Amino acid sequence: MGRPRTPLLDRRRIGAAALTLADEKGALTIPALARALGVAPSALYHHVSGRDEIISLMREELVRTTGADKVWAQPWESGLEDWARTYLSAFAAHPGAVPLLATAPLAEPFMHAMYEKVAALLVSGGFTADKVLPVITALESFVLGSALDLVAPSVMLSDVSRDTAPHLSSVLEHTPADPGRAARAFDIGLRALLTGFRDLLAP
Amino acid sequence: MGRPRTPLLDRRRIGAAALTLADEKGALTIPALARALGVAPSALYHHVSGRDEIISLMREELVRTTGADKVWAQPWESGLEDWARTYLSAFAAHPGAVPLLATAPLAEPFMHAMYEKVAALLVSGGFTADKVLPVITALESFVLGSALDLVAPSVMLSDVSRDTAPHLSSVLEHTPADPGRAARAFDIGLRALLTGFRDLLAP
DNA sequence: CCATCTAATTGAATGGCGTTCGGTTTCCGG
DNA sequence: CCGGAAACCGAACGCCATTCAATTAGATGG
Repeated sequence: MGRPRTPLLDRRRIGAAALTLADEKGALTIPALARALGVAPSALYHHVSGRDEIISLMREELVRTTGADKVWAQPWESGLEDWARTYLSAFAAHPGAVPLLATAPLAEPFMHAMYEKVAALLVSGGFTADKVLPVITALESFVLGSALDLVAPSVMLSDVSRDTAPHLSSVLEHTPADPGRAARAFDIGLRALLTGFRDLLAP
Repeated sequence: MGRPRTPLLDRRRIGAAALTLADEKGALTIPALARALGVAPSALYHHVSGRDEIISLMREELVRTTGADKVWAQPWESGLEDWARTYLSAFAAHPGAVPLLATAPLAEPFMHAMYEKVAALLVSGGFTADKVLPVITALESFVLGSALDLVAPSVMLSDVSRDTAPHLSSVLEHTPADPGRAARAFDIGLRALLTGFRDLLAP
């Protein structure tokens, strides 16, 4: 018992293990997380204030493992598209954790760093100061909503009645099944947003 | 004890009470919901399979109380904008419940009915069948993400360091404070999406 | 119109979860 | 070498979601 010769935990390991666990099991419980870390549940509270902070660590970990090495030296359109796609991919890589992460705030330094880069990209692209943050926020909201859609239980499209919903069922026949469905919606929405943003530049 | 002369519960009342409760307290617990309904917790399980189904009922209630009387007989652009704004308003009217609702699936008949109407609007607007569902999904994802952003804890924008994030802090001075911040982002994003969607029509 | 079946509710019980706290061992600064 | 802080464990607490037997009231139908 007692203190181990070498520490078993730190915030980094906790976040990583929590992300993996939530991804695999689709849920995050302290006992399960402690078990995965080979530790008693109470040990976690020496590194973290509670469950909510663990979820923030998960999101930190998500940001850390993807998108660290991004290319910002490119035209704003491709840079913004790149950012959005990387962002979504990060969520898509951990489907089971998305519901947890969607409602949790990202810790300060990470968000500031990311926002700063995107803001610089847009400013240098010619956007006026009053439009930069709205554009970023709108795009981020779209990414987050798309991530949720991506992991949502595939709507039972099969049992759409042709009688009560003729247009919908007709339209469904021209839409790919579920893995590609959300991705196609993301593509179309992203392109639409980017062309719409471009119009904000023309005075 | 025993069966009451007149039923105290039904799915409708449960959903409405749960929505109100989650909205006010920001959380939904079965004991609290039962208390609000003047009933023992176990009574709920005769009308509902569990907590998740209650959350679905909340979303049903949300859809029911707003957007039932919508005007679909208008050009697709204004109709779509109307739909998106109404949709967001519904979420915004129950801020405390949004995190709960964001990850819960909407029960079948309601979603089909809504999708059918939007699909009809787009088809009559000239969209080809393969683009209708992606457009709907993209817009819905944006609305949902914006709803989450709307209720997210207002990022402590004040403590953005001018040294580490010059562009971001400069941009922040030209952005309204928090109530309007999310709304402005929604406006710009919505307009951008509609503009982009219009381009899908051109041959 | 009575017997029976089903519907609606209660209260007690169960198991799990998040969190706290006191105890124990180990590291580290003086 | 000694004292305090750090890192862990085990037990305990309160809350929550869910289940089940028991209880009473309506509904059915012969």
